[in-house]
Amino acid sequence: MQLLLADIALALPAGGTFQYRVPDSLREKIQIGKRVFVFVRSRRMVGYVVGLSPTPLVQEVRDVDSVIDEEPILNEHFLKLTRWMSEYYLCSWGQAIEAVLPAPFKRGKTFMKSRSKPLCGGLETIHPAPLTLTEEQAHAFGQIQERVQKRQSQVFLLHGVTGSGKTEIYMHLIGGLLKESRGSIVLVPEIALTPQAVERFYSRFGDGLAVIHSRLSQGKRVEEWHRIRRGEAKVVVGARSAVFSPVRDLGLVVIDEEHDTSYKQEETPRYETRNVAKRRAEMEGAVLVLGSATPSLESFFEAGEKKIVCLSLRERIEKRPLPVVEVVDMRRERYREKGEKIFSDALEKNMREALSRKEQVMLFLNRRGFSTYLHCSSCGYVMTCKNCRISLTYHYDKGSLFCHVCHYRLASQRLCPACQKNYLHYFGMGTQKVESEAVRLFPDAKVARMDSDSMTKKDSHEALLRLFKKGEVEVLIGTQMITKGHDFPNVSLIGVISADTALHLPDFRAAERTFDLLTQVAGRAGRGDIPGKVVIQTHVPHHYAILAAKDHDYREFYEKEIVFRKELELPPFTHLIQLVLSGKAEKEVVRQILGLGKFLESRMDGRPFAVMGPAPCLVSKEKGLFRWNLYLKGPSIPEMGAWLKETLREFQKSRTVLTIDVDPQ
DNA sequence: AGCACGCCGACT
DNA sequence: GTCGGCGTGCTC
Repeated sequence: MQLLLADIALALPAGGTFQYRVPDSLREKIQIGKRVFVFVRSRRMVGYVVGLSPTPLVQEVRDVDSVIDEEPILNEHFLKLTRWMSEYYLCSWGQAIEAVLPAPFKRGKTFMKSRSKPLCGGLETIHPAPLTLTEEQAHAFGQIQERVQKRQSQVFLLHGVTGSGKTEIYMHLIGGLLKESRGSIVLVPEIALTPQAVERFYSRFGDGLAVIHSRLSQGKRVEEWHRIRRGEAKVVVGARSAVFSPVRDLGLVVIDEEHDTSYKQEETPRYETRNVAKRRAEMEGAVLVLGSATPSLESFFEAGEKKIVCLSLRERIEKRPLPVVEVVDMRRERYREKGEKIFSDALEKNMREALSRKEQVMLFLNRRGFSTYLHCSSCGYVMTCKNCRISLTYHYDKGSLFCHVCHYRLASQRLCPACQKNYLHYFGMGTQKVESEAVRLFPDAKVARMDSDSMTKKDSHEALLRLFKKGEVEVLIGTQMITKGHDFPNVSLIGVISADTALHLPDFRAAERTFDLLTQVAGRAGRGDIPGKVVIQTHVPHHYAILAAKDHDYREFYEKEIVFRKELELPPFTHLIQLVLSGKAEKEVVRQILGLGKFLESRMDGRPFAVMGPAPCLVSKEKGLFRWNLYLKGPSIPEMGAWLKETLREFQKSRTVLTIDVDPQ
């Protein structure tokens, strides 16, 4: 018999595929897309069959140990998608494959004998009649529906303010697909995947729905994977990784809040969901809908270039007016006491008024803890983490100092560790300080705080939101956590304690982040019958990101921001690849990254790429490792990526680790 | 990733 | 003289 070899993708960090001989006993069973066990050196690993051939390309070929699957777990589409991911994001094919499968599959688990899920114990799921679409909604729906029915892949940007009824359009599209027995995937940011948000889909699609959330056990995850693949669940709602759900006859992928940063995976393969979804939709003849009130600059730019179709929803449902936004210049606020002022007179006054009307208030600050740094007024020392180059944050409830990067904990100090004097002072504010100040100013109000520190228990999150909804909490203080996925009709005032926290970061997306955040937060006010008001406190009241948010005007922001991106040749006009070099010895890291920058420049040979930096990373020391980075900039990723991969093979480094992030966030 | 090999400091 | 630390290199 002729020799048969299998090309096996392994989840090793580097290298292409590996060839293994298929013993005669496995000839019948082996098939592209199935998993196998193979020995790599001395250990047995799960491998993925991605090709079969009669020609050995290496001297020593070992035998495939065994074939795991009865049926392939990767079809042609997924093989193609993962290969593309490995090329685009510069990881191995095996790593890309493992990113698209539920975790137990990587360990060779089968679960193939899984049984059908009993259908909800005879209980009929209520399917409320779909709401009638407004003229605007119907128009958008019609445009998308046309492409869906023709199975013509197309990307749509559905640009509409919070409350403009995007979700109802998604539901109509999904409903239409279900009639033809076709499937859909709806992606939402992880923190927006709340029971309330999911409930709306459940009540409409019942057992045909699969929800993929982070708290799902691994067994459940596998079970859902099978349900979806067998076609029992045709509608999938989930966070980032749900883009890889094995939905049959996929007609629609929705990425709601497409600008959200949680759509970028921060581990290898560092993919951007939008990019992956677009590829998948293209391959499967599906439509991709990107929904957002504040689209990413990339998406809105592509819409302008007519690469994607932009559909705008200008009205809010029931014509609810957008909240009035007041920007408070904190530079003009007098410092009544020493230290930073937290509540401006305007915010305090608005809070008193709202509370006296028995309305509720939400206060937002994107920083946990009480004080964000401890400073010695005698010698100037600032308490920093011993593993990371960031200041320690004082947490009032725990009486300790914490590093928000590595979670290092240190007892609160009285004496300065540098000069031993009793001059340590607490500066900077986090949600805990806002809470204590709110309690001091409004002793009769029921105040609660919601951030990852106060929400350690499993359901405390939901419990607190229920209390808030019932009105048993009047002032809710929180981080990003409070900004998504909930409707609180009795909230009439939103206070942004500081709009500046993200604005001054050395990151070219700082303005975009700030605008998104403010718009998001402002969208929480006035969801009921009472008009909403938003108070934004800032030290830069004339910044365009803040003014545009005040006006609820995405275009105003976009027009300003896009000019700046063009001048500096930043995305969406170019594409970036970030290279981070880390190591224990700072000198070595600096020496090598400087060398790397020069090396890359010397190898360009007229290619339209450029090196930006090197510079220390935002957190220049993390978990004991010093970190420096540089950016490669160019007109398109595939060419630049291929060149980089090739060029790096000749770059010598020692005692350092290089990580590559394509299209970094 | 993980596991084996190799080259420099504290031990019987 | 060895034991073992980590740093480097390779896996069909």
